[in-house]
Amino acid sequence: MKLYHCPMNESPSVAVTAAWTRLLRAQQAAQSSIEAALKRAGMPPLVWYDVLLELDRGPEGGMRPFELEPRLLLPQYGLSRLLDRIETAGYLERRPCEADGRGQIITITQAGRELRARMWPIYGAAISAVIGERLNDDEAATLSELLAKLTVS
Amino acid sequence: MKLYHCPMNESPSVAVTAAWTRLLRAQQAAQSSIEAALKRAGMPPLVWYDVLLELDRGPEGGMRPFELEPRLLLPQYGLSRLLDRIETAGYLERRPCEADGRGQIITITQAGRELRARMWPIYGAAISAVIGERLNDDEAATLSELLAKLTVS
DNA sequence: TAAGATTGATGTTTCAATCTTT
DNA sequence: AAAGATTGAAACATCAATCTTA
Repeated sequence: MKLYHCPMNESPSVAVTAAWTRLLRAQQAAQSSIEAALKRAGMPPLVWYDVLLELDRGPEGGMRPFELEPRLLLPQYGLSRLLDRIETAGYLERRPCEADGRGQIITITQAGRELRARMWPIYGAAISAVIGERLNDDEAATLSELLAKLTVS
Repeated sequence: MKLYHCPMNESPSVAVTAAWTRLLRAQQAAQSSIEAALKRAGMPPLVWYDVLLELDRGPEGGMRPFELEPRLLLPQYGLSRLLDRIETAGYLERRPCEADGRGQIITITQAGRELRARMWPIYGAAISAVIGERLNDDEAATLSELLAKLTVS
């Protein structure tokens, strides 16, 4: 009797395994270099920038935590505590949601917009140092496309 | 008077910024999916596998923490505490280094080798699901090459 | 019952300081 | 003084349970 294989139990090819290993290491190295640059400049961590960016680019009226969640790839409880810290620092505001009593609305404050503006030069320079100096635009575009394939559902 | 620009303060191109954003998200998504698979199977986290792999592939006589450090991209104190946990679980042994009184030698135990062997099917299947099902070998090789450019000094 | 969000307890990471040996 | 490694305290992340409203 032939045993049909289950793809879930298959070993990855050498090429696929190497891609994963390098993805892991390259991202770790890049992130820690970027975090270090922000810290040296007296700025909060990267994820604060991500939150402020989503809020700043999001709808005028603010966003709900559950909308932020999948964009930032954070679990509910993680986001809840992250928002606590950013709110305490004065960069966002929370208010109850009128349309849904369970929820809340998060909005960025003026100080939050200013922080994001001050973070960008540091963050951007760090991205340049880590990616821009090692890949040209064509290579960066190819990398983007390949990585985009990994992100779909 | 012309101001010559400092590359460190330069903003990255759109392509470079997009590559960074996708690198960050793709790696986060992939890692959390792999960690979840390991956890579902009752296995320890990914980084334990990395440590056991380095020890298993490393020199017969064991390795020093400072040799493990750059390979795993962990800070000294982080590695110290990680080794504590893995040692307590019985998967590695630490003994003083005779040649250098400040140091120690880490070796994998038989239980450690067995754990790594048990982890691989789960880990490999997760890599297949996350990378292998989305990229063919050519694409994976291209991705590897591009990511390799990011890792050099 | 499920969705949105929070929280207490616990585990892990980080910072800064420390210890020992080179 | 510098290298290898560890540690107390504080910050942060995670798990499981909870609370409120839909």
